[in-house]
Amino acid sequence: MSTAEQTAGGEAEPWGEVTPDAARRLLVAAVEAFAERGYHATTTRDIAGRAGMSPAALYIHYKTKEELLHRISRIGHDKALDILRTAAGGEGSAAERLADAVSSFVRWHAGRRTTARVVQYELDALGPEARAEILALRRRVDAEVRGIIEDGVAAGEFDVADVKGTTLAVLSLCIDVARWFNIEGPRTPDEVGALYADLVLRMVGARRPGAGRG
Amino acid sequence: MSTAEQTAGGEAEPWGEVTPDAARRLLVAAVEAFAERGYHATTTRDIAGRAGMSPAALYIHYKTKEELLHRISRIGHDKALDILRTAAGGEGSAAERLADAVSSFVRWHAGRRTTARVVQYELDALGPEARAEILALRRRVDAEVRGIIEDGVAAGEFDVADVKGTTLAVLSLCIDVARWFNIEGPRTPDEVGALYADLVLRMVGARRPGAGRG
DNA sequence: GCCGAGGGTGAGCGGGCGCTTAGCCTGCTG
DNA sequence: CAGCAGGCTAAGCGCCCGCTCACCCTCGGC
Repeated sequence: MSTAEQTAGGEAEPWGEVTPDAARRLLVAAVEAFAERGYHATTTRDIAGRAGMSPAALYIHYKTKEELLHRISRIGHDKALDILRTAAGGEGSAAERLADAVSSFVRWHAGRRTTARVVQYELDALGPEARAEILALRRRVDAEVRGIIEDGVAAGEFDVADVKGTTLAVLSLCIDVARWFNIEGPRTPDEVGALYADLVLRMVGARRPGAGRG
Repeated sequence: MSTAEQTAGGEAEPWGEVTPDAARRLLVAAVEAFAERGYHATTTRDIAGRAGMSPAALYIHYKTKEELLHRISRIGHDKALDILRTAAGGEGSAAERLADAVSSFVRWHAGRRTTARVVQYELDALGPEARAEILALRRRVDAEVRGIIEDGVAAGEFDVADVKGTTLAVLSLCIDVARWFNIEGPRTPDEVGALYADLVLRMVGARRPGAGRG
């Protein structure tokens, strides 16, 4: 709570680590454009225009259009991994940590949907090297969730026959929020997070406190 | 089992309804290209090349590149809806019908992953009219699944607090299979279908026959 | 054998793409 | 005040895009 990257409220400023200001404006414009129309359908002229600059200005701060996507993807995956690590490393039972992980992960995908969309769906637009770097981060994301589920199984809290498959399904469920959120209805990110945490606890066969019919 | 669109084995030939032969070859080539690289990153030269034809040949059978996507999306959604309708209209308890719907829907998304990818992720590349037509089909897909869940709740088979939200989550889980399948591991479509049917029955709080620890 | 229809091709048009270059404008240093 | 570094722009290069056009080849009907 002491750096310039934090607001007065203590909430981290999104993209606060991107400097100078013009580079951040371009990156935010790129996130919006990529999320709306996809990486390949977005032109450098569109990005620069949204940031209120000329097309050439983009190349002062980024070497190519792909570098923009790479930076967005890298920062976004770091944030997603950070969210899961915080939840996985917290106190409490495996069920509590899993519910915390799912609800916060889903809240991020819903609340910062434009970013999440780019992060989750534009991976294939990256070149081989950048792609490999991002895939390594995704493996760590998977490992965090699998770790919680394994803890729950070992503690007898969960009833899961296929840990790898269930981990995949849980993450898949959360990630797909970025695809549909705000299209279907009037749910808030908090509501979706709570609903999904409950559904995931059912998926792993957790004995939920106070759950049951009525 | 009597038309030319069926193979000897009784399995419907994919894209069998697309004639003449050259139009079907172009469409199959387009499905592969769109699935691999995305609609906007695919060129008409690439599609024609995969079909073994010159770029100009495409325009004998299709007015624009977008019409190709529209036809693929339309046929794919029809097929997906057909799968769900068959399962939803079958005999048996709500739990049996839901498990059948999920496993067959997932099997399609996994087994025909290239088609499913295009169908599920390239919607935004369509123009407003085609998009609206496809969205109407998606609403019917949603209604089929919601119908089964409502039946289960009414019969006391399921324990679901938020029917709309749970329907959304179930469909979301199935659809996302098209994104990750064949990337992560060596599961067969049948295995994923069975796993997902089990997970979904847990999500709706169904009393599964023979389920439990050990 | 001739003809018309329809599937196919080679060449290429207009335009928009990612990206570059030459030079301007601003503000800091001394 | 001169000198200059860095952020920025107008103009535009070379390329490849979706799509078109003039023409050709094949084949069934009479």
